[in-house]
Amino acid sequence: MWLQLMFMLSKTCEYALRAMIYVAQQSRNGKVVNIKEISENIDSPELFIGKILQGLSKQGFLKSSKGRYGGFFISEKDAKTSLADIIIAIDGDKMFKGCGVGLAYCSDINPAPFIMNIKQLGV
Amino acid sequence: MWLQLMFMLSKTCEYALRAMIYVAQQSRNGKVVNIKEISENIDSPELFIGKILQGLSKQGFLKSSKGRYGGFFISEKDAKTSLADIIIAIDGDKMFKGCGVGLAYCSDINPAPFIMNIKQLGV
DNA sequence: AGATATTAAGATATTTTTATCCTATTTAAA
DNA sequence: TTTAAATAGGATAAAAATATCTTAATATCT
Repeated sequence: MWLQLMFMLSKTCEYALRAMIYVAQQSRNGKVVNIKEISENIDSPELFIGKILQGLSKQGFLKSSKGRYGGFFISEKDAKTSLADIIIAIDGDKMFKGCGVGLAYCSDINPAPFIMNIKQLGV
Repeated sequence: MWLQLMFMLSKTCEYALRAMIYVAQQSRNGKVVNIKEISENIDSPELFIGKILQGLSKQGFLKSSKGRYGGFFISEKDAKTSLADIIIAIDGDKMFKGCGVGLAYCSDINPAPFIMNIKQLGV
Protein backbone atom coordinates (compact mmCIF):
# COMPACT_ATOMS: atom_id res chain seq x y z
CA MET A 1 0.00 0.00 0.00
CA TRP A 2 1.17 3.45 -0.80
CA LEU A 3 1.40 6.12 1.79
CA GLN A 4 -0.23 9.23 0.56
CA LEU A 5 1.60 12.39 1.40
CA MET A 6 0.34 15.79 0.48
CA PHE A 7 2.92 18.48 0.48
CA MET A 8 3.07 22.15 0.44
CA LEU A 9 6.23 22.84 -1.46
CA SER A 10 7.99 26.13 -1.90
CA LYS A 11 7.45 27.71 -5.30
CA THR A 12 11.09 27.09 -6.05
CA CYS A 13 10.71 23.39 -5.31
CA GLU A 14 7.47 23.12 -7.22
CA TYR A 15 9.03 24.67 -10.32
CA ALA A 16 12.06 22.46 -9.91
CA LEU A 17 10.04 19.26 -9.80
CA ARG A 18 7.91 20.25 -12.76
CA ALA A 19 10.98 21.24 -14.74
CA MET A 20 12.89 18.08 -13.89
CA ILE A 21 9.94 15.93 -14.86
CA TYR A 22 9.56 17.81 -18.12
CA VAL A 23 13.25 17.62 -18.98
CA ALA A 24 13.28 13.92 -18.09
CA GLN A 25 10.42 13.28 -20.49
CA GLN A 26 12.12 15.16 -23.31
CA SER A 27 15.44 13.52 -22.61
CA ARG A 28 13.87 10.11 -23.12
CA ASN A 29 13.28 11.23 -26.69
CA GLY A 30 16.88 12.34 -26.91
CA LYS A 31 15.89 15.99 -26.88
CA VAL A 32 17.85 18.79 -25.25
CA VAL A 33 15.57 21.57 -24.03
CA ASN A 34 16.34 25.20 -23.33
CA ILE A 35 15.05 27.40 -20.53
CA LYS A 36 12.52 29.17 -22.70
CA GLU A 37 10.87 25.94 -23.75
CA ILE A 38 10.95 24.60 -20.22
CA SER A 39 9.41 27.69 -18.68
CA GLU A 40 6.66 27.76 -21.29
CA ASN A 41 5.77 24.13 -20.69
CA ILE A 42 5.78 24.18 -16.92
CA ASP A 43 4.41 27.69 -16.56
CA SER A 44 7.15 29.34 -14.53
CA PRO A 45 9.19 32.55 -14.80
CA GLU A 46 11.91 31.92 -17.36
CA LEU A 47 14.84 33.49 -15.56
CA PHE A 48 13.81 32.00 -12.27
CA ILE A 49 13.65 28.41 -13.45
CA GLY A 50 16.96 29.09 -15.18
CA LYS A 51 18.56 29.88 -11.86
CA ILE A 52 17.01 26.88 -10.21
CA LEU A 53 18.19 24.45 -12.88
CA GLN A 54 21.63 26.04 -12.78
CA GLY A 55 21.80 25.06 -9.14
CA LEU A 56 20.48 21.55 -9.66
CA SER A 57 22.91 21.14 -12.51
CA LYS A 58 25.81 22.06 -10.23
CA GLN A 59 24.62 19.42 -7.81
CA GLY A 60 24.59 16.86 -10.58
CA PHE A 61 20.86 16.25 -10.89
CA LEU A 62 20.97 17.04 -14.60
CA LYS A 63 23.40 18.08 -17.30
CA SER A 64 23.58 21.32 -19.22
CA SER A 65 25.30 22.41 -22.40
CA LYS A 66 26.08 25.99 -23.25
CA GLY A 67 26.00 27.72 -26.57
CA ARG A 68 23.69 27.55 -29.55
CA TYR A 69 21.38 24.55 -29.44
CA GLY A 70 22.44 24.06 -25.85
CA GLY A 71 20.10 23.37 -22.99
CA PHE A 72 19.34 20.86 -20.30
CA PHE A 73 19.02 17.11 -20.35
CA ILE A 74 18.85 14.18 -17.97
CA SER A 75 20.81 11.03 -18.56
CA GLU A 76 19.29 7.61 -18.07
CA LYS A 77 21.30 7.28 -14.90
CA ASP A 78 20.22 10.68 -13.53
CA ALA A 79 16.62 9.81 -14.30
CA LYS A 80 16.76 7.35 -11.45
CA THR A 81 16.88 10.23 -9.00
CA SER A 82 13.88 10.18 -6.70
CA LEU A 83 11.72 13.26 -6.44
CA ALA A 84 12.38 13.19 -2.72
CA ASP A 85 16.07 13.84 -3.35
CA ILE A 86 15.24 16.92 -5.37
CA ILE A 87 12.91 18.15 -2.68
CA ILE A 88 15.60 17.68 -0.08
CA ALA A 89 18.17 19.43 -2.25
CA ILE A 90 15.97 22.49 -2.43
CA ASP A 91 13.74 22.64 0.62
CA GLY A 92 15.87 20.56 2.94
CA ASP A 93 14.65 17.56 4.87
CA LYS A 94 12.52 19.37 7.42
CA MET A 95 9.52 18.10 5.50
CA PHE A 96 10.44 14.54 6.33
CA LYS A 97 10.93 15.25 9.99
CA GLY A 98 8.56 16.16 12.76
CA CYS A 99 4.90 16.85 12.37
CA GLY A 100 4.89 20.60 11.95
CA VAL A 101 2.61 20.98 14.92
CA GLY A 102 5.13 19.96 17.48
CA LEU A 103 2.87 17.91 19.65
CA ALA A 104 4.30 15.70 22.32
CA TYR A 105 3.55 12.48 20.48
CA CYS A 106 5.81 13.46 17.60
CA SER A 107 9.34 12.13 17.70
CA ASP A 108 12.05 10.76 15.49
CA ILE A 109 10.86 7.22 16.02
CA ASN A 110 7.26 8.16 15.46
CA PRO A 111 7.62 11.17 13.17
CA ALA A 112 3.93 11.77 13.29
CA PRO A 113 2.54 12.45 9.91
CA PHE A 114 -0.04 14.88 11.10
CA ILE A 115 -3.25 12.95 11.64
CA MET A 116 -5.82 15.26 10.40
CA ASN A 117 -9.31 14.01 9.82
CA ILE A 118 -12.09 15.02 12.06
CA LYS A 119 -9.83 15.40 15.01
CA GLN A 120 -11.04 18.21 17.18
CA LEU A 121 -9.30 20.40 19.68
CA GLY A 122 -11.52 19.26 22.50
CA VAL A 123 -11.14 15.51 22.23
CA MET B 1 -8.94 3.96 8.07
CA TRP B 2 -7.30 7.26 8.57
CA LEU B 3 -5.68 9.12 5.76
CA GLN B 4 -2.27 10.28 6.74
CA LEU B 5 -1.40 13.74 5.61
CA MET B 6 1.90 15.37 6.28
CA PHE B 7 1.94 19.08 5.98
CA MET B 8 4.39 21.81 5.71
CA LEU B 9 2.66 24.65 7.44
CA SER B 10 3.68 28.27 7.58
CA LYS B 11 5.30 29.27 10.86
CA THR B 12 2.26 31.40 11.57
CA CYS B 13 -0.03 28.43 11.12
CA GLU B 14 2.20 26.12 13.11
CA TYR B 15 2.27 28.52 16.06
CA ALA B 16 -1.47 29.01 15.75
CA LEU B 17 -2.22 25.29 15.96
CA ARG B 18 0.12 24.74 18.86
CA ALA B 19 -1.33 27.72 20.69
CA MET B 20 -4.91 26.69 20.06
CA ILE B 21 -4.24 23.18 21.26
CA TYR B 22 -2.51 24.51 24.37
CA VAL B 23 -5.28 26.97 25.16
CA ALA B 24 -7.89 24.27 24.60
CA GLN B 25 -6.15 21.99 27.08
CA GLN B 26 -5.95 24.71 29.70
CA SER B 27 -9.53 25.79 29.09
CA ARG B 28 -10.73 22.29 29.91
CA ASN B 29 -9.38 22.93 33.40
CA GLY B 30 -11.20 26.25 33.45
CA LYS B 31 -7.96 28.18 33.16
CA VAL B 32 -7.54 31.43 31.25
CA VAL B 33 -4.01 31.78 29.87
CA ASN B 34 -2.12 34.88 28.86
CA ILE B 35 0.20 35.38 25.91
CA LYS B 36 3.35 35.07 27.97
CA GLU B 37 2.37 31.67 29.30
CA ILE B 38 1.24 30.50 25.89
CA SER B 39 4.42 31.56 24.13
CA GLU B 40 6.56 29.91 26.77
CA ASN B 41 4.69 26.65 26.49
CA ILE B 42 4.55 26.43 22.72
CA ASP B 43 7.96 28.00 22.12
CA SER B 44 7.01 30.93 19.91
CA PRO B 45 7.76 34.67 19.90
CA GLU B 46 5.45 36.26 22.44
CA LEU B 47 4.33 39.28 20.48
CA PHE B 48 3.91 37.26 17.33
CA ILE B 49 1.61 34.65 18.80
CA GLY B 50 -0.25 37.53 20.39
CA LYS B 51 -0.98 38.98 17.00
CA ILE B 52 -2.00 35.63 15.63
CA LEU B 53 -4.41 34.87 18.46
CA GLN B 54 -5.78 38.37 18.20
CA GLY B 55 -6.75 37.54 14.62
CA LEU B 56 -8.20 34.15 15.44
CA SER B 57 -10.13 35.73 18.28
CA LYS B 58 -11.69 38.23 15.89
CA GLN B 59 -12.74 35.33 13.71
CA GLY B 60 -14.38 33.64 16.65
CA PHE B 61 -12.07 30.67 17.10
CA LEU B 62 -11.45 31.57 20.72
CA LYS B 63 -12.38 34.18 23.30
CA SER B 64 -10.20 36.78 24.96
CA SER B 65 -10.53 38.96 27.98
CA LYS B 66 -8.58 42.14 28.55
CA GLY B 67 -7.18 43.57 31.72
CA ARG B 68 -5.52 42.06 34.74
CA TYR B 69 -5.90 38.29 34.90
CA GLY B 70 -7.18 38.44 31.36
CA GLY B 71 -6.09 36.12 28.59
CA PHE B 72 -7.41 33.60 26.14
CA PHE B 73 -9.75 30.68 26.48
CA ILE B 74 -11.74 28.29 24.36
CA SER B 75 -15.32 27.41 25.17
CA GLU B 76 -16.59 23.87 24.99
CA LYS B 77 -18.40 24.80 21.82
CA ASP B 78 -15.34 26.38 20.20
CA ALA B 79 -13.30 23.32 21.09
CA LYS B 80 -15.25 21.45 18.45
CA THR B 81 -13.43 23.44 15.77
CA SER B 82 -11.39 21.16 13.53
CA LEU B 83 -7.72 21.89 13.06
CA ALA B 84 -8.40 22.03 9.34
CA ASP B 85 -10.60 25.08 9.86
CA ILE B 86 -7.79 26.88 11.63
CA ILE B 87 -5.35 25.98 8.89
CA ILE B 88 -7.74 27.30 6.28
CA ALA B 89 -8.32 30.48 8.28
CA ILE B 90 -4.60 31.18 8.26
CA ASP B 91 -3.00 29.55 5.23
CA GLY B 92 -6.06 29.35 3.05
CA ASP B 93 -7.32 26.22 1.37
CA LYS B 94 -4.63 25.88 -1.27
CA MET B 95 -3.25 23.03 0.79
CA PHE B 96 -6.40 21.04 0.20
CA LYS B 97 -6.35 21.64 -3.52
CA GLY B 98 -4.05 20.48 -6.27
CA CYS B 99 -0.92 18.44 -5.82
CA GLY B 100 1.71 21.15 -5.65
CA VAL B 101 3.55 19.66 -8.56
CA GLY B 102 1.00 20.54 -11.16
CA LEU B 103 1.23 17.37 -13.17
CA ALA B 104 -1.38 16.63 -15.78
CA TYR B 105 -3.07 13.95 -13.72
CA CYS B 106 -3.92 16.42 -10.98
CA SER B 107 -7.36 17.99 -11.19
CA ASP B 108 -10.20 19.14 -9.01
CA ILE B 109 -11.88 15.78 -9.35
CA ASN B 110 -8.70 13.90 -8.65
CA PRO B 111 -6.78 16.36 -6.53
CA ALA B 112 -3.77 14.10 -6.46
CA PRO B 113 -2.24 13.86 -3.06
CA PHE B 114 1.29 13.69 -4.27
CA ILE B 115 2.23 10.02 -4.48
CA MET B 116 5.71 10.02 -3.32
CA ASN B 117 7.37 6.74 -2.52
CA ILE B 118 10.09 5.48 -4.67
CA LYS B 119 8.71 7.06 -7.79
CA GLN B 120 11.51 8.04 -10.11
CA LEU B 121 11.76 10.60 -12.84
CA GLY B 122 12.45 8.03 -15.48
CA VAL B 123 9.57 5.64 -14.97
C1' DA C 1 -9.03 56.52 42.62
C1' DG C 2 -4.59 54.68 41.49
C1' DA C 3 -1.50 51.07 40.19
C1' DT C 4 -0.76 47.13 37.57
C1' DA C 5 -1.42 43.63 34.20
C1' DT C 6 -3.51 42.35 30.35
C1' DT C 7 -5.31 42.34 25.20
C1' DA C 8 -6.10 45.49 20.83
C1' DA C 9 -4.45 47.85 17.06
C1' DG C 10 -1.69 50.09 13.92
C1' DA C 11 2.86 51.00 12.42
C1' DT C 12 7.31 49.53 11.47
C1' DA C 13 11.39 46.49 11.03
C1' DT C 14 13.69 42.28 9.63
C1' DT C 15 14.29 38.16 7.13
C1' DT C 16 13.28 34.98 3.59
C1' DT C 17 11.48 33.85 -0.74
C1' DT C 18 10.66 34.87 -5.33
C1' DA C 19 11.98 37.17 -9.43
C1' DT C 20 14.81 40.00 -12.57
C1' DC C 21 18.89 42.30 -14.64
C1' DC C 22 23.29 42.52 -16.59
C1' DT C 23 27.47 40.83 -18.22
C1' DA C 24 30.52 36.96 -19.23
C1' DT C 25 31.34 32.66 -21.30
C1' DT C 26 30.52 29.01 -24.46
C1' DT C 27 29.06 26.67 -28.67
C1' DA C 28 27.56 25.98 -33.32
C1' DA C 29 26.27 27.62 -37.70
C1' DA C 30 26.92 30.67 -41.53
C1' DT D 1 35.92 34.56 -38.19
C1' DT D 2 31.78 36.64 -37.19
C1' DT D 3 27.19 36.22 -35.46
C1' DA D 4 23.52 34.30 -32.93
C1' DA D 5 21.76 31.63 -29.27
C1' DA D 6 22.37 29.45 -25.30
C1' DT D 7 23.89 28.70 -20.06
C1' DA D 8 26.75 30.74 -15.84
C1' DG D 9 27.23 33.82 -12.30
C1' DG D 10 26.93 37.74 -9.53
C1' DA D 11 24.19 41.60 -8.21
C1' DT D 12 19.94 43.59 -7.37
C1' DA D 13 14.85 44.24 -6.84
C1' DA D 14 10.27 43.11 -5.30
C1' DA D 15 7.11 40.70 -2.59
C1' DA D 16 5.74 37.95 1.19
C1' DA D 17 6.38 36.09 5.70
C1' DT D 18 7.92 36.72 10.23
C1' DA D 19 8.74 39.54 14.16
C1' DT D 20 8.78 43.73 17.05
C1' DC D 21 7.51 48.39 18.84
C1' DT D 22 4.45 51.66 20.69
C1' DT D 23 0.36 53.41 22.37
C1' DA D 24 -4.46 52.75 23.59
C1' DA D 25 -8.12 50.46 25.85
C1' DT D 26 -9.72 47.55 29.46
C1' DA D 27 -10.15 45.04 33.75
C1' DT D 28 -8.87 43.84 38.49
C1' DC D 29 -6.92 44.46 42.89
C1' DT D 30 -5.75 47.46 46.75
